Amino acid sequence: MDLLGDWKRTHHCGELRTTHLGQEVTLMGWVLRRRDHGGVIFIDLRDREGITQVVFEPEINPQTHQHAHRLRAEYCIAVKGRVRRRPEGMENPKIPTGEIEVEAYELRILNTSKTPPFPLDEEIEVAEVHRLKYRYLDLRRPKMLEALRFRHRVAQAARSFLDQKGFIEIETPFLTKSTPEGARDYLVPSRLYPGKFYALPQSPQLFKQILMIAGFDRYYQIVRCFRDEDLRADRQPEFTQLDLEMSFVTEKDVMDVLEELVCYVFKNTLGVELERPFPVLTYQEALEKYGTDRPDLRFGLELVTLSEIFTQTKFRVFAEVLQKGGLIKGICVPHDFSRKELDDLTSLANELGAKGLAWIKVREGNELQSPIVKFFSEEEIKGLLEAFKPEAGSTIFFVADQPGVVNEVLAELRVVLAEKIGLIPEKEFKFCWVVDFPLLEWDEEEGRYVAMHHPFTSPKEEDLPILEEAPEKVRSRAYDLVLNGVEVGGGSIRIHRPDIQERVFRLLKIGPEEAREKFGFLLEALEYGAPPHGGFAFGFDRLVMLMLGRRSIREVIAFPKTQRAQCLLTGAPAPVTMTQLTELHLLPGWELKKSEKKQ
RNA sequence: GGGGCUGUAGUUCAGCACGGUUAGAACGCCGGCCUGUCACGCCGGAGGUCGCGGGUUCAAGUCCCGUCAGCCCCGCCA
Repeated sequence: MDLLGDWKRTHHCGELRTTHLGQEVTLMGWVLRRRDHGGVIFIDLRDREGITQVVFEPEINPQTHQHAHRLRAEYCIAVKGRVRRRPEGMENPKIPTGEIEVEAYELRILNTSKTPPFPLDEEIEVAEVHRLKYRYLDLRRPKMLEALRFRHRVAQAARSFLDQKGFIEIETPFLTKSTPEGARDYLVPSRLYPGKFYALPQSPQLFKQILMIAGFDRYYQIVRCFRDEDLRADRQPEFTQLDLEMSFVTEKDVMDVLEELVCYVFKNTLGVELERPFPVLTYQEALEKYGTDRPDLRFGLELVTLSEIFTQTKFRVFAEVLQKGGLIKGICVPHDFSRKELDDLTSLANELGAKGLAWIKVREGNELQSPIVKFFSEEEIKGLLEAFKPEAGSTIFFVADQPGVVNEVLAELRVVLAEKIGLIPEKEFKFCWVVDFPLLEWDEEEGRYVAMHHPFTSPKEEDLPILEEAPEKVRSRAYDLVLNGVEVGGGSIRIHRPDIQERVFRLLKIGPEEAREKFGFLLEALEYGAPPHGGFAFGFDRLVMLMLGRRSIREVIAFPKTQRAQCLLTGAPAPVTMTQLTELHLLPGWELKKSEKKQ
């Protein structure tokens, strides 16, 4: 190995063009590939900016040429040489530097490398275990470099936009207080206070509200959040939120700023112009038309409620469902499915909780083909055709059950069917807002109402009078932002009056004592002229993932955890020493030592 | 907590339904040759606890049970 000495890098590996011909340059980087012909040796030298072909010839410098024979993949090297045009017909159009090469007269091997455990230069899918264990190698791959660089650009664009709009970036604590409600907290034991714990924040929610009370007016932060829950392709125990809050605003003000932000970011990173304004659906409409509160608007296939058509039906399955307060909904798909496909779809519906999946094929001249159509009256058939206006060759699917089941099954089916028949356009970004969420949700397990968004979400002003009488009917001032069927963020106008906050706590069965203990600081702060305020939080990783069309959030995070929440690179979580545990009062030794000291 | 898929050479995979020679391929690696390649080429070579444990069997990579790990999903994630 050689020392770097006084060499200075003059150019990156993606930089040199024919305009540099004849210049002496010094490049530093990693050996991507070597092509050793015995005589002439070619090295593809890689750094984060690109690839440059370096040539070693015995005629240029025999010693250097000899040295170059030792080069292997991922050796870290420095090369001094001259830029020259490649011989006629030897240009490589696949790389931007393909017209030139560097004839090397000096080589310094800065570090050798073991043979990489997996290939870095190919598009081969490598098992994620290996990629995560050797993340430093994985991150050398163009895909990962691209993702993290893009992520940086999204963050920069957001920062620049929010700065222009008068938002101030303020950091909030990671060591904070555990909150009831919501996700499981990650806890940090306190050394100075035996038996007491900090919690890592699930979000900076309360701090940003306090900042509004403090008069900062507009705050934002790109901030890590922690939730000790099970993982998914789009969920990590620590993830990043683009978090913001504004004072003296209504829903519309927040939503406007966010639309502008999203459009600005898309334009300045992907170069995509999004249509404004984003469509706004109420929670009720979303459930009605799409069966879910996060509809994918890249395609149609809207659900249609058919209960009305079948109020008098002789078809027992439908009649019984309606009698029990159930619902009949259908979806019409412009595709003729095979018997096997219909069977598969039926078993999918069963897995999702439906008792069955009825279907009707629509033939030329509105002739219907189905095992159940014989049970339908003329009127009912007419009603169906009117509801769907199906083209010939379409298939109509029905689910009849309790509303929750019907919506869940058809929502899933809608997406599966759209995928199946290729209705989902690639590289399209369809945003929408979902508003007017219920404030509360009944929690069967706990036997009480829980906040659908969070306990600080303001009820709609016009629903305040029924807060106590009909809590389930109260709507909140919350809004979710949905992209292509994925919730990318949400927010709300917050409660800024202590009296209303106390009423909501009461509904959530958070007693005055508990409220004071857990959120006393907020309740007290609300008593000092808290302004009306509201805000929003983006799932930043998720947004970047969707923008890049990646399948997992781990593809846009430098050092992600596995599904079992382990870090394969560092080996976290890991055991700690008895001393550490004792110091943190997690082992009884502390008490012993203390009494020993006294003696 | 539950369901599913996967686990064979450094890597990506085949072999497993229907148990039976010495477990294969490609890439990578090592050695040799090679002065215009760019996924360089040619010749030769090394490399395996078939995730782990148990069982069935004359015989298990292959069948059965358990277990571990990775991934996907449900529950959970205000």
